Amino acid sequence: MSDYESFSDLNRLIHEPGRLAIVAVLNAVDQADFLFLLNQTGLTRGNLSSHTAKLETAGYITIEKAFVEKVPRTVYRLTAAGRDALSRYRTHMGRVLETFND
Amino acid sequence: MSDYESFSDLNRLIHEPGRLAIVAVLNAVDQADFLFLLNQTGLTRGNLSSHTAKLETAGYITIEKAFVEKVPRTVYRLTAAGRDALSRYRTHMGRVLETFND
DNA sequence: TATACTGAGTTTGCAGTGCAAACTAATCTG
DNA sequence: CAGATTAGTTTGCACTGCAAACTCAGTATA
Repeated sequence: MSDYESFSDLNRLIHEPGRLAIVAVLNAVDQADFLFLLNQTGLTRGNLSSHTAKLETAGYITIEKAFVEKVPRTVYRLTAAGRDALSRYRTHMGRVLETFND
Repeated sequence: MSDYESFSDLNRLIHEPGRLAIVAVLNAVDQADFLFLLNQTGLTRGNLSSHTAKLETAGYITIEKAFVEKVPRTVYRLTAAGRDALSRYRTHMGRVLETFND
């Protein structure tokens, strides 16, 4: 298998820029609410909602809905699996970038 | 703008793993025929065909159809614009990866 | 109390996309 | 000539990202 074939094995769930931003934020802060993610990623509410839903389905993040003094507050957290997937993606993509260093 | 917002600006034409493999191969060899690209990228003929068509439309590669001793031989080459786009992508993606180095 | 307004998400509709499978067209082989 | 091979292209479909529309609870206003 040539080096280039491995490009296709990139984890597409993480590869999508919107979701990559979400998991990167969560990786940095370990916990965030909707508004914080919204500000950090620059996504629209709709996209943030559907991307986080997809990441939850994949088991990469947890979504915890709670009410703090009657105000809804949803907390997003990276799971171990998510952290792991991100780490592997970083390694994989790092190798990809190296294959075309000039 | 947070660092994470810039994730969304990744050039999606290049970002797609199949096309990334194609331009990476062309960047390395400067010229290739269909079969060579097929072997190097591991894509199916159909996907290779449609991805190269898209890259040509974007002006990133040229597709030159020629007959060599009655055998069709299509030569693919990266354009200056393509090389440039790849280079910018590498820089951009490199920065992205750095934002989550542990 | 009725009305309007936020805030916090979710759902929907659509246009675009990647993929594999089916197809095309030319040449070669027996 | 029938069938196989080579070199791609086209097609059909299922999925996906996006923005816009919607939901629903709480709050302010009159």
